[in-house]
Amino acid sequence: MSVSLKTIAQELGVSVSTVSRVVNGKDRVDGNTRKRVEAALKAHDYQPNQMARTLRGKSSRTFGVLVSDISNLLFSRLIKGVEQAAMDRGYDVIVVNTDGDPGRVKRGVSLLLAKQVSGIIMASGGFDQQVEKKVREQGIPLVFIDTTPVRAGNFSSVSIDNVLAAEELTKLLIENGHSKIAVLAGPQNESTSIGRLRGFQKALEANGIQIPGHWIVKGEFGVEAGMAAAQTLLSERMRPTAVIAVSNSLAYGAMHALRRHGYQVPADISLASFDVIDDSYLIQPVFTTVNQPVLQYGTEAVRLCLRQRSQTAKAPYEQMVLPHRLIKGETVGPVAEESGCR
Amino acid sequence: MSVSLKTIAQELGVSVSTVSRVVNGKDRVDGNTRKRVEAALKAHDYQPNQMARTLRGKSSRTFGVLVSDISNLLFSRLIKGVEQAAMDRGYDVIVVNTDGDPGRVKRGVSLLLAKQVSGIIMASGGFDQQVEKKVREQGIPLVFIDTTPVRAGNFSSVSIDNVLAAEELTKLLIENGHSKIAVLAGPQNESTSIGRLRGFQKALEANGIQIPGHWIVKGEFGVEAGMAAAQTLLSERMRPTAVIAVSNSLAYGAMHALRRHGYQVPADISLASFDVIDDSYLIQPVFTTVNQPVLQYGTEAVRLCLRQRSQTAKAPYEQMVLPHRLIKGETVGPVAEESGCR
DNA sequence: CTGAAAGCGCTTACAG
DNA sequence: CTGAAAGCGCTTACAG
Repeated sequence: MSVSLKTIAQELGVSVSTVSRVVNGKDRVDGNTRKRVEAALKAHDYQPNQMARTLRGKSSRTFGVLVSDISNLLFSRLIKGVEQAAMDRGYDVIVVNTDGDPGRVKRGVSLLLAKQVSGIIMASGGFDQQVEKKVREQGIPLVFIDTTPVRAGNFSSVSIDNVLAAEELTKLLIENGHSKIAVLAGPQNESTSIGRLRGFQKALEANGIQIPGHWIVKGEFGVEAGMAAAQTLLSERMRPTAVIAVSNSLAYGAMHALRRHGYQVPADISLASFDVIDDSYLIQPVFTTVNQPVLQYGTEAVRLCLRQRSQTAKAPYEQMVLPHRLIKGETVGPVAEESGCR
Repeated sequence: MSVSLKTIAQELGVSVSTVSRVVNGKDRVDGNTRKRVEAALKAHDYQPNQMARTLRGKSSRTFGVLVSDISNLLFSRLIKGVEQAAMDRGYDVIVVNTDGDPGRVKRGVSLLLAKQVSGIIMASGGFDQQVEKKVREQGIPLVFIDTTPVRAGNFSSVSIDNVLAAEELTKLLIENGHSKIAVLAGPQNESTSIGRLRGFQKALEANGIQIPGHWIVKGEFGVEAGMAAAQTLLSERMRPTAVIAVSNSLAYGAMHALRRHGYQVPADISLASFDVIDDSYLIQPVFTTVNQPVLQYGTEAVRLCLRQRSQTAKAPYEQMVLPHRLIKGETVGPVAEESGCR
């Protein structure tokens, strides 16, 4: 298919080594020879065979990113952040979508290891012991962004301060007079949802607020779960006046359930959320939400991967915490008089 | 890092060839030997080195997909379709985001060629002569999905019948009494926007409708372009009563401009669109739009790549056309009395 | 400065 | 059925 060093070497009557040397530009080569080789290289549009190179032990200069859901704006933005950071340093990136399924995570990681990536950036659930072992064995840097599975061993990570963010969000509700607050807390095996729930609880405690245990609804992250949870909460005798959803899809689901039951947000009930991003700017009301600095995540994740790689001694795992942003939006308001509606 | 055939061969006192044979399972190996090797393979969790394999000329069993904008739901869904189809056949997929920029397309294609992918699936603009040449030289199958650049030579493609879809959408407007229809036609170097504009024009002709030339607004695909175009149209003395946007972002942009100017959709003006997908189901009103069968695109694209690869003679390029879906939505209504607003 | 040689991990005719 | 050998395309000590 493509021309090899050999072709060019033969054509010029020099050795493969010499051609290789000018390609790599490190070793010294006679000025004149270099000129001739360079010309031939260009004439053939020579591209080194990456397979061969990597086989010889060179870096593939590629990062792999795993995301749980490529069609969730949170993750697609995140990917863009990683891409940009990687590109700035001359690296490529391979994206793998996992649906948060451990089987697909495992397969995705195998793919990336097989492609000998320089680092793995993980923004997906479903990372289990088995996968961890594989990554460790290969000695490939891995950094978690956004969320880290609780059971994972020592790895670098980039995230926001989820506890603090949730505290702020909860305080916002409390300041608006709410004390009957429920939380759609998501799965309790991920740093994000765990931290967010903890922050929620801290804020309640700090304000001496007690809520019924079942107002803390643990479960999945998705839209369905959000709908179901909201539905259940609404069917109780005593209803919350505000709900916090720890993911964007939980928030969407909750919003639907609320609307279907005839509740106005925030007139009848307030809804605070995490990670809602609206590219169309057409969703109304605008969600009150905490946003993560996803573009910056990319930069830091790449940096951490690279550093880990260069370090010879014990891997310098680092938990990097970046500032979040609280978007006030329009879905949080003062407590309704006495929710009269249906 | 990882165990190699050699390690296992030495451990068992057999030759590398034998181990390789049982790994590949094609050649015949003595039953007993096979058992022992298999056990060792499993014990070490042996993974063949893909670099070495591919270097020896085997398929990488990987597809590459290029999309113009990974955070546009149209494309992220499309990626999911490809992933699923690929996985079903035991292939992996590498995703590359291009922003429709020729430089990034070129770089992305180089990456994929370097990784020796089994096929390239292209759902992005920015595919130029130079890139085409490279792909051709490598003899790697490439199929366009969604859109094809007009200047591209002979390649397979998967798409909807854009002309027909646009005709239907336009007819829907005409049936609603509209004859003053403008179109945000997008860039005129892509099969989608070209076909959609043509369909629009055919429908007008068929109904003896004439519109001012500047109501056909050519340009970019993005939100900004949509806003700008709508803005201009609204500032004229004679205003259209309906607008067709040939992309989702053009439609979003147009919707914003309309709202900002105080127009109600569809009460004051109708808006028909392409490729609007709303994951949150929270955008209101629900857009009237034509949708592509993106999941099916994946299946077909993979099939076409594979077929092209297996074919020995002239590449059997194939233009595959799949049925679209017209979603009636709520953004198209009867012509307003005489748009009294502002 | 330059070439011959070894070797990365694998596959696959070629001989036994 | 099995092993020794060649070779995919490259890089890199090792000698000159």
